[in-house]
Amino acid sequence: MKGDPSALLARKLSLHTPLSEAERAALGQLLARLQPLRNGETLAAKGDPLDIATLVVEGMLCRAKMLSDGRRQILSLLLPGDLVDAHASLLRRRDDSLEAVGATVVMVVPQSRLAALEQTHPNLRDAFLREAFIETAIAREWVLNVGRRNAREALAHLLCELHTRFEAVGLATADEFRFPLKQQHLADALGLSNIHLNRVLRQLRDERLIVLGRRWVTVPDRPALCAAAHFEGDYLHLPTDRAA
Amino acid sequence: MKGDPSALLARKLSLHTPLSEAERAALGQLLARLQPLRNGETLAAKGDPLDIATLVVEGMLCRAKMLSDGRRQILSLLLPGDLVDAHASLLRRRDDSLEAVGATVVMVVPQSRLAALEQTHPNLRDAFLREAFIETAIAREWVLNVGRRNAREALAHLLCELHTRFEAVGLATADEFRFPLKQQHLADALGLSNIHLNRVLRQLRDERLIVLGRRWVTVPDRPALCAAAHFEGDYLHLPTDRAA
DNA sequence: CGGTTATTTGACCGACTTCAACTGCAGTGG
DNA sequence: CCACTGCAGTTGAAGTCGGTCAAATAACCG
Repeated sequence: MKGDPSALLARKLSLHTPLSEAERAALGQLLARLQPLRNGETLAAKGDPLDIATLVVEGMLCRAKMLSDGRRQILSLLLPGDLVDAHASLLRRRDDSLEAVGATVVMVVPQSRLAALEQTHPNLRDAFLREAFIETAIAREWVLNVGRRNAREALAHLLCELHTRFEAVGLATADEFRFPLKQQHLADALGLSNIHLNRVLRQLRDERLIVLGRRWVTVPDRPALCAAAHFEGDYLHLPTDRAA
Repeated sequence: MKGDPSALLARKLSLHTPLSEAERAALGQLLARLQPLRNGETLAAKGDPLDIATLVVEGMLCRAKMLSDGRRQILSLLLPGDLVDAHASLLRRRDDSLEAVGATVVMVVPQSRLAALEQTHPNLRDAFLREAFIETAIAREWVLNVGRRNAREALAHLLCELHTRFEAVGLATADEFRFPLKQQHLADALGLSNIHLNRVLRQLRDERLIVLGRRWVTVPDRPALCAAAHFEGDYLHLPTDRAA
């Protein structure tokens, strides 16, 4: 899988629609240069033209915005298999930025190549669009997470979301998943200070809801964590209601 | 204009792409029953199928989510000319709800009719998609608004956004716009308690940044309000950089 | 091993929430 | 016309969640 980024994408897309062999082959044609990124490295900045899409191959990306005084908010977390900014060329310039979370590998695809692909495979166009709409649904859930949940609920909810999403692409077991995020990333995703985030994280550990490994999270009692978060996965729009 | 909802939509879309006569005519064919809604009335609820799109004709809609204990978060505010949930049929079921903000009139369009329209007018398909992506960009800005701005900045920012968006569709002058929102709506959009919202609103009034009429807001010094909000309108993706 | 970055902890402070009560206004019915 | 009702808005007092400042420890990396 690591050797074939397009297979990762095909797997993700086929969660929602079965793909024909021709479509899989067409995805294989997307092969572009793999680009490694160091933690925190900026792949695209505010103001950049939206002429590229990005497939996350390994690690994670985040979409972020900053205020003039340095306050930072993470808007999305992108996992391996996510195709970022498909169809975004309908807008002129980026209003946010894309940054690597931990060591990351991406495949950068010109929008024009995606458009050509969609021309011959309308089914893929719908699949890409669907992924974009799901990212939107997640962004809306985050508004709720940041606006109305307290720190403990919000953190638990984010962890449930990541667990479910990692699981959907085969990168998590039922009780464990890789976790390249620093505490600052979590804080910026939840609109909290890193210090308060640290305390809430400790609280969840003390309650045995999570166990933090080096770069892993273990969830010994998943229903309990979901309950703490009041997590319902419907907004992830996974096909089999594995989420819930 | 009030007599012809499709003209409202055409006007909105033509902000970004010029529309041919044929395309305008096709939009005119969309005519569907106008549906009046009372304040707070639910047009669509969580779990509903996503088989309809909605054109806001008069008043406002909001997209909202609730937690089990009643906490509520508004995710989007939809203005006249906004076509809500275009292409949403790529997902199965709604994970949020649509509610009227003040007395509102909408035109409900089956997704199948939109799809047929797009089949013959690909340009319209792109125009609808663009609007959807702009709603996403706004949702992301709201994550920042709720997560990292304090109450005063966030409220001022939301007011600047609404002013700019109303202006773009010809429903605001340079210093005034209609305002059907109750304070509770603002609180739910910003993740604040209605009481604190009231105090912050008073603060902005005391600073002469806004004047509240019965159902209007007047902005005596727009640059000052924008400055208080650190408002940059780039995320609204308006064609002429009227925003900023 | 040394230098940087990430995490942890404590003490204090402030923004925002909660609870409770009061005001004003519009609609409604007598 | 006026009393009654109900909702939106307003204000005060007290409490809490989360932020800020400061400093110590632990993990990472060349």
